[in-house]
Amino acid sequence: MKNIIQPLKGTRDFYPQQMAVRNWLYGKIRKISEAFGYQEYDGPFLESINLYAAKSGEELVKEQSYVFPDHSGDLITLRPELTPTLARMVAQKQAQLTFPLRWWSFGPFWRYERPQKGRSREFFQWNIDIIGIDSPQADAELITIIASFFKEIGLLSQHARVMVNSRKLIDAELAALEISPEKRIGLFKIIDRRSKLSPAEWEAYLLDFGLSASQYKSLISILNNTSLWEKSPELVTVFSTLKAFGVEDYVQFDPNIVRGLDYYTGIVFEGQEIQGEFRRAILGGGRYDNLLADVGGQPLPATGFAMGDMVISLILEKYGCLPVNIGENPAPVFITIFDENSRSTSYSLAMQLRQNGINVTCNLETEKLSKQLKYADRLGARIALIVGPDEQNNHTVTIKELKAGIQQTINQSELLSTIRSILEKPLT
RNA sequence: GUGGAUGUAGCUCAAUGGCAGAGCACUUGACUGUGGAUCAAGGUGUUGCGGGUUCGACCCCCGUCAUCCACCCCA
Repeated sequence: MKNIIQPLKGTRDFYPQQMAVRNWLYGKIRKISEAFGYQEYDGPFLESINLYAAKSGEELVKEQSYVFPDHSGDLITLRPELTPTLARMVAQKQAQLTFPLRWWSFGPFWRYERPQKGRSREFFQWNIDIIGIDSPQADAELITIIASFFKEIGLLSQHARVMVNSRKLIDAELAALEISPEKRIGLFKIIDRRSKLSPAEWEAYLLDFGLSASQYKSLISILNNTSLWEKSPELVTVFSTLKAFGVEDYVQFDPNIVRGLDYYTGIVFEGQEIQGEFRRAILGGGRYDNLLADVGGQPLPATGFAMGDMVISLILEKYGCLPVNIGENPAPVFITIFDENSRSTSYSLAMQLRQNGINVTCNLETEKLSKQLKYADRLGARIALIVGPDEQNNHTVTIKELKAGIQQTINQSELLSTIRSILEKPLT
């Protein structure tokens, strides 16, 4: 045991049970994405470091990306996020694509940071974007997707919601307080941290940052004004669209949401657990209208969001939304090997069933029957088949229903139909 | 990068300076053609690693590694 090489910090082993959860989540993501007409895509996991330079958050690239030289000395980056890749892919084929385009993806990402609850160094992320349309209805569509996703996986609006804001709106409000443009960028980050600090700490932070007492007071009233959105025509459109889609229960205006990444330009939003100990955002996104031009394409408006697999899994676990009985043996039928005489009969029965679409686990050794049945039971098989000397002589097979605790012996020619009818019965 | 907690059997944990234990799990048998239940018998171990203090260390001290939690940042 002590000689086993440790897995890398911040990575996860997906044992069958965890793999099943991951695939379940992937399936839900696919279902919702496709329900809104989005196409799946993916990019390389390795990218040139240049792709990320100055486009994402400074720290995300400089401190938190895995960067290493390849054999030619080029600096390679394990992708820390997908949006720059998406921007490049779109820019490369801009003339051939049909806009607005709706694309989604689910895959692995890497960020070098200290692992903690809901955060690891290797994680999976759902990315979904709509590119080539600047109307707020596009942002509203994405928020509707989030609400639909929450509903689909069993989260109610009292569990999780989407907080929505507009960077443009807040920027204009800050400008009205005569705060300089450079300072406003710094202020976004401080606003983003408000919920993590006590009011007194936060006030000290802001005064230290250089706000006057009156500017601080005005800022507080801006950030506490729950009807501030009425001043933003975009937000007005977003909320009326969300109402039309019937998902307004899941959405809330929150002027404190500004998001950390530098490329967001307008509407921003964040999925949050409502009653909770999870202060971490479930997902985050917003409009990034300049990114396409920044990577060398024609200017194209875009909006989208990303959701990591870890926080959502924690929340699903908390609310008991994770499916039960997944990750079990995919084969409902287990066939025992009684002795050497009947071995080939057992094998050929197994193959017959498989060729007819029934999954079968085959015992490979002639162990004691009790041992084989115990093994079948542990694998979670529903049916065990026995071909002993009696069955061998009479061309029959014994079908034991493990969960029901009953068994019958039938002619081998009736095996397929009998198994099928047993599997059709619901488990009690 | 900063701060805090933890590390004992396969798992969950006890043992506060005096012979390392319990439950679960596991193996075998009761049951030579029948799993789950019950009963009986059985291995569970470099107490993360290295050093120190002590007659004696799982326990105290120093170092180190790992894990978890929080901060930073963010999905």
